[in-house]
Amino acid sequence: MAYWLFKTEPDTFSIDTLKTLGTSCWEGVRNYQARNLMRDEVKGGDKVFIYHSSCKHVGVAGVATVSREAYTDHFQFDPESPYYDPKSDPANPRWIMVDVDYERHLPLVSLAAIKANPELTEMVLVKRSRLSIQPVSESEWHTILAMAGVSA
DNA sequence: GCCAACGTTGGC
DNA sequence: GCCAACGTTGGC
Repeated sequence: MAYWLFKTEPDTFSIDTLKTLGTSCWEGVRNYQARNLMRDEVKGGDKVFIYHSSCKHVGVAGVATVSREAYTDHFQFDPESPYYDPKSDPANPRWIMVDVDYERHLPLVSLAAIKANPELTEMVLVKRSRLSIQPVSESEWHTILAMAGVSA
């Protein structure tokens, strides 16, 4: 089982939205490196930090579990969708998504606190912040849970 | 295949 | 709203 961090803008989709839905697809990833991680490495049962970006309280806001592995993101073919990609060929879709199940909220672990923690200097979030789907190491995972005050 | 121009991300 | 970092596009 692997650990990940998925970014979302809470004004559009937040940990609260995911709790309400219970399960949701994670659509709209339009970056090749993030897509390749989702397509090749994100597996059912993997654990995911839900990270709130571009908002007042930036940071890790909750935990989800991967419930369905990569499948076609149909929003790429919908001209009404903000994720529409006219260059994607339906016979050979360019973009995929996964499904996640809500697991729990966390007391927010802020980006500032993550940056300030000497145990987390190697986190992708710290070193290369822009990637929207990121691997998280087991020790980083446990460090952040501990910062949230969660034992396991 | 290089690289300049341009677009997007995302913290502050 | 600014702007730095970085990804993508397209001419050559």
